[in-house]
Amino acid sequence: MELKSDTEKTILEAARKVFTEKGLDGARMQEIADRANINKAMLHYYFRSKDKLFESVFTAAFYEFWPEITKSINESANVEDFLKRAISSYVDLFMDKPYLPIFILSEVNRSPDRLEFLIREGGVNPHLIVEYLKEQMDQGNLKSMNPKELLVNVISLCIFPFAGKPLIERMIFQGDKDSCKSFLQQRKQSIYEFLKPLIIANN
Amino acid sequence: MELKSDTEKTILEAARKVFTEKGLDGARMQEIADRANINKAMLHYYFRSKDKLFESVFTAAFYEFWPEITKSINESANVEDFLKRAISSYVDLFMDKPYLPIFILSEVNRSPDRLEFLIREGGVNPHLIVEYLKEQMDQGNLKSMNPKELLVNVISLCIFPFAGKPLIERMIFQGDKDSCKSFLQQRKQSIYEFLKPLIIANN
DNA sequence: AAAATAGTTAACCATTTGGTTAAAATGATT
DNA sequence: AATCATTTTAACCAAATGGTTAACTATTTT
Repeated sequence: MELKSDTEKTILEAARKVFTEKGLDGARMQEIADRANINKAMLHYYFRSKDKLFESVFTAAFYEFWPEITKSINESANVEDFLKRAISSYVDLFMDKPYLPIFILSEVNRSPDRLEFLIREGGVNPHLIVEYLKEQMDQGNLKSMNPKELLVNVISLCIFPFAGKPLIERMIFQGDKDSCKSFLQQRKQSIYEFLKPLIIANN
Repeated sequence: MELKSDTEKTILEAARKVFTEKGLDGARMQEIADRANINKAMLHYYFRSKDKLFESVFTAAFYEFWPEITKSINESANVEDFLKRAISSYVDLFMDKPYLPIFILSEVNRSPDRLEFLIREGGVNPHLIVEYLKEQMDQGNLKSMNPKELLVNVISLCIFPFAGKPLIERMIFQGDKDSCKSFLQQRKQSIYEFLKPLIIANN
């Protein structure tokens, strides 16, 4: 089992930055090489082509999305706790890696085929969450509704404000970066508060 | 006052398709010309450069976003009605023009500077909505909370599922296009139902 | 230490791309 | 009909881009 060489890691990190900033089409191999302080030929030596390099970056980014929420199920004692954990870990993730949401959204939209493979291969299974939510509704812990709808709503509330940050920052916060940032940070609590009425207390 | 020539409109429509499908960087002037069934030089004759052409397309797309919700305020008798109208007109808009959300999101993210100008120039003013929501809270018609938060939440619920459609369709609906489509259509009602607990009935 | 392998570089290449140009066609004005 | 402006076309161009090559260096293997 070979570990990734230093150069390889340096390339991947530089590529991640450039690809997430400019997208597949906007990224230039030369810029990636420059940011990694290496010769452009090294990119091809390690990754063969721009597409292959992009795929590595994209795959890594994509898999960062899901472990969080799946983990949240297993580690939670009840729905309340689950929601808290799920929301919290997403907000933390996106505060740390703000490029993730829009990068995934954009590139999946541009070439959705890439996704098919990743879903099957990666064992990513949102159905587990849908099942869990349905169970909780049946047990009377959660307001009854279409579980898929609830899942989509939670995800929307978690992801959109980060994906639309440049828009929100300028349109709703008049360009005040700090206000916008603290607003986003506070969503860890406020999304939960917003969803709280759905939880049925039975103690 | 000159009306746009036929050729100009044909170009704009072809450009819109290509730019929304492939983004600014991924779009090719030749492809736009081909789809418009004209010579590539015409693009430059009418729009000077790729950037200028893109700007025309982007600006038009951007301004489609806001009239809806602002109109909703003036035409609504109460908050309940406002929410219904706002949600409904957004869902309708995105069912009709599914490319809008991700196009705006992606391109604003790629070059946020473009936005600054459009906001000032276009008289787009989300603050009106924030004020309206705050008023309604003060009058006891709406559960009290940060009005910006509510606005962001409503927008999230309306836009995200469309922006993330390729993702949602494949991950949550196992690639079943029809199920996903009818799910999205139904959001006109379900988002409202979801938000209903926030409305305080006082009659 | 010699041989072989892996890593790195600069120069190069074919193709693509946005953009230009000069001439031809079309339409309006007198 | 002749002149003038507008619209359209085909051929062309310089720059940029992803990718290759062949030589050079460092590292490992024997």
